[in-house]
Amino acid sequence: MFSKVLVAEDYEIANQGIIKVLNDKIGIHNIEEAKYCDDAYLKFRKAHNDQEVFELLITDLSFREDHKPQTRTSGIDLIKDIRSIQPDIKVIVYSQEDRPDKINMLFENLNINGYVCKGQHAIQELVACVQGVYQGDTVWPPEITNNSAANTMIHLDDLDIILLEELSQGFTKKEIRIKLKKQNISPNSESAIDKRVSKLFDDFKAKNTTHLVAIVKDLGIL
Amino acid sequence: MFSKVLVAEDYEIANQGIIKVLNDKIGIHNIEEAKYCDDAYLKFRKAHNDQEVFELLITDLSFREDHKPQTRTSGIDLIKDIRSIQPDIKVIVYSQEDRPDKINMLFENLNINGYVCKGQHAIQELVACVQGVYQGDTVWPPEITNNSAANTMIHLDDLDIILLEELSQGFTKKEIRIKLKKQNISPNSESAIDKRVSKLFDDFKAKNTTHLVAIVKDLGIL
DNA sequence: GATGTCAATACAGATTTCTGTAATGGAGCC
DNA sequence: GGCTCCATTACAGAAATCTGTATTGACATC
Repeated sequence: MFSKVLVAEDYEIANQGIIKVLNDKIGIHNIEEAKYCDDAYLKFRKAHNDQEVFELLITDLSFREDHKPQTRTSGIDLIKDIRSIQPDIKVIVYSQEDRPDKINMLFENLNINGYVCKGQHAIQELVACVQGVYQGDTVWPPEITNNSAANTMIHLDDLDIILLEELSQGFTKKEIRIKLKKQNISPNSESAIDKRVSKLFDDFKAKNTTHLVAIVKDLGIL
Repeated sequence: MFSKVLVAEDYEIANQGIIKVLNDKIGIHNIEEAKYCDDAYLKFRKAHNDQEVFELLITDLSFREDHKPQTRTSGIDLIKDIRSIQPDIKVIVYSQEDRPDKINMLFENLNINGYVCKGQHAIQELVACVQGVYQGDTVWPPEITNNSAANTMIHLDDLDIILLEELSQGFTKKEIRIKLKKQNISPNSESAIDKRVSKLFDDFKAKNTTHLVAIVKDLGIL
């Protein structure tokens, strides 16, 4: 089993809970905790320099801002920075996030080894995840593998995101057209924008622009 | 100090963390935990019937739905039901929620005794909160008392919320007017609705309906 | 009773949205 | 070349939005 683990989680109580589980259920005792991404990174660097490397990083994604200004503000930054120094470190993300597209992204772009969703069965899932990752597996959360939503996802390209962003900021199609022209983004006629947005209406089953923006906000796409 | 405490929190790991803190930092050992509101209520009823009442309830607000159907779906329901039987039980809410208006509501409408925001300093805050509540104080989270946002808040009445909700679901003003008439909600002319929404535009500095919905979604009002 | 205030309502016009149809032009294939 | 397919663009009309002004009635104050 892993002998040295780093836990990055800003919620103190969740932090304590993770440590308790690793202790009681898996028998890992050499655990360091960090409440800030930068702290986690420093502890990692120190261990790396001392040739006593961490074998596993368990990290949250979102870290609240407070008085201490941080260079890294999210677990994603932390993972990238740590992996750039020690590419073979195992990484488990432990987060509230339950949107399939976001979790997919973590596995595909960051090559994380496991994901545990903060929830009612987090203890069992965390234990299974740590054990699976130790054996070399990639451990997806049950919410995702059971859920067909990941497969039937709607593909949005850059323009779609731009349009959604502009619409949510209250710009009219005419204003958006002018903006796109200025930025030399290719489809920039009002009717082309209309067409795109109409397609988004179909995709998300929205009745109008307002409804569309509400839906994508709820889905967390914006 | 409190001798018997009930903890209702669906996130197992947070649950463990709370227990650990109450144990280590305050010396409370008689703690029962529940992952569902209904479970918490049953444990409370049993203790009440056995004349071994809980003196303190620490509860989350939101409980995720899963396969087990629940009659109570939020900590608010739980608090109401428990208080209706044992009005003098002390209640501390421990939640992610950090919006001043929501937290205000808990103190004003539910008369909770303390609030702790899940966060970086939750351990210290929880300890201080439990001790303060034990002494008979009402313990507000530092985020609120320090924050002037609570005072400069925009007041939204029921109609405003209904309108925002309907608009976000893509209904036109005409449809909303008809709905309001059906439900016998008083201001239901299209122009009255227009006026209300225009006021919301001013309040939230929104350019149009789409923008407005995006803003209130971001603020978490919807 | 007279006055002022405020919300609800009615109405109007300019602008924007939404939904069609049709024309254009490039990319790929036979 | 000739062809289809597809995205972009143009245009047009019905519907909805947004912004004003004006009227009414309820309510409180003097």
